[in-house]
Amino acid sequence: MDAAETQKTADFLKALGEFNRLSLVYNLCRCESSQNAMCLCDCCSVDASVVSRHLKVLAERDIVTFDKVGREKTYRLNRNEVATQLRELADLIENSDCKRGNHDV
Amino acid sequence: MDAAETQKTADFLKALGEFNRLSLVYNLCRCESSQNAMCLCDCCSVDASVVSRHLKVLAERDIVTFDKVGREKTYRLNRNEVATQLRELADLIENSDCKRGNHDV
DNA sequence: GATATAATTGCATAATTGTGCAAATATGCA
DNA sequence: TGCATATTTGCACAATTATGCAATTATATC
Repeated sequence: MDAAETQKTADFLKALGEFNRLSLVYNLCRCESSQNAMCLCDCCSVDASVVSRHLKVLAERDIVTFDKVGREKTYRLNRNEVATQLRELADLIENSDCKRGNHDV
Repeated sequence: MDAAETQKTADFLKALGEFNRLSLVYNLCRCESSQNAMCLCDCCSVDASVVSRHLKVLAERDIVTFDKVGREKTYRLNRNEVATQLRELADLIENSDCKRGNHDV
């Protein structure tokens, strides 16, 4: 496992692994259409600037994407990409190379 | 989504989302048999006490389990449980309740 | 242009977290 | 009992991170 890749996966998981950020993700999860940041503020009781920063972190890890519409930014969850990344990790953990080899199980 | 459950999921992801801890997980991933902590030290260039603490965090989140054999603790990855948790999250993100409803996709 | 709203940024700060070292604990073995 | 090894814990410290507030930027509308 390459160190850079390990770091990248760790960063992805860390981005999801914070309460308010995960709340934002769940919130976007429930919405079919894009949501602007101010609307997303309602789901966590923190300052708008905090939400802005959390969304930036999520966007940096490609967990969310946004469109700029006028003065608003509307965010949407990258459902497939996030789900795929999580499943790839699950597969790696469940069926690692060593396990496929014939060891003593 | 319940706040306590959100926190629990965030804690799980946070436990995995740190470079040295994820390295430990990958290391255990490659090994079919249990590994003692000292052996695991080799995979990350940090003090044994640090590895001990990281393994404790992973154990608290049920990511790893250990057996005490003499003065050694041997750790193994909870492959199925971790993979299942990751897949459940992936499913939630990909197919949330709202999406199943008939919105304007 | 003036004003209002959306979002970001700078700054300070509190809280958390990762780390190493030394000491302590636990266990095995001579 | 004495010594060696495995692991944990106390402590201090550095680094990171989350946060709020105030100021700034960007854009829409009057």
